[in-house]
Amino acid sequence: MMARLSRSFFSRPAPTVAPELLGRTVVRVEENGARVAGRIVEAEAYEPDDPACHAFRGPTARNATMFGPPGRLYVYFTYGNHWMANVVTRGKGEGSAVLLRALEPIEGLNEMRRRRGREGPTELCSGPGKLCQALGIDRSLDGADLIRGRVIWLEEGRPVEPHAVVSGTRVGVSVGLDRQWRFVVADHPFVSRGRPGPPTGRPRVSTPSTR
DNA sequence: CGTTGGATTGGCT
DNA sequence: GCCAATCCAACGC
Repeated sequence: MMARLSRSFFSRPAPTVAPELLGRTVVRVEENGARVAGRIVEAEAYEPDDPACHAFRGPTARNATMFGPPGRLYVYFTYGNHWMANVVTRGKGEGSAVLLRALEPIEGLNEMRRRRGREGPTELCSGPGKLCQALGIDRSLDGADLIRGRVIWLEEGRPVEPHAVVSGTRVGVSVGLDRQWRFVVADHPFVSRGRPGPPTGRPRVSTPSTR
């Protein structure tokens, strides 16, 4: 089995971790032994000094996991229907995380189809709510240990070269628009439909001179 | 204790 | 492209 990502990998700022998560594998094993997996093709960074971040206003019952140790799964519920899965980054007490926004399904597609009620491979994990449904992620996985746990973890996979990473403004947020912290694999068919942020529009390719 | 709106999705125009 | 669905955390009174 391929090696998992380590604690030290997660113990860095979210905007550093997020692009490096592209190409990595999320593995989910259910109690019945069913195994589903996907390759991360889209992720967004959230930092504690960032008004779009749940941790911005300090710890609450909902975001407690964000303030726990790095390398855990932060799961929350929104819009009355959808679960969102994040990976906690930086250090304990800091409140930094990366939202998983889209996966390319690579294992257990029939299990994903069953839970999603859809057939097309691009309709299974092409959005933060969709991938949680496809992988069976809900509140019970909030706080799951990605380093040692047996229900969900991240493997090294095949990282995406920096030149193939596109960055842009984060989807669905109305603040923090100055931060280009949405990262996607360029020209990848499995990314979310992602509504463009109001003022800025479509993501742009990040060039070395721009950063 | 009531109100507001959200790190979305799917269906309809 | 637009909008309702649907729940609950956060915040104001």
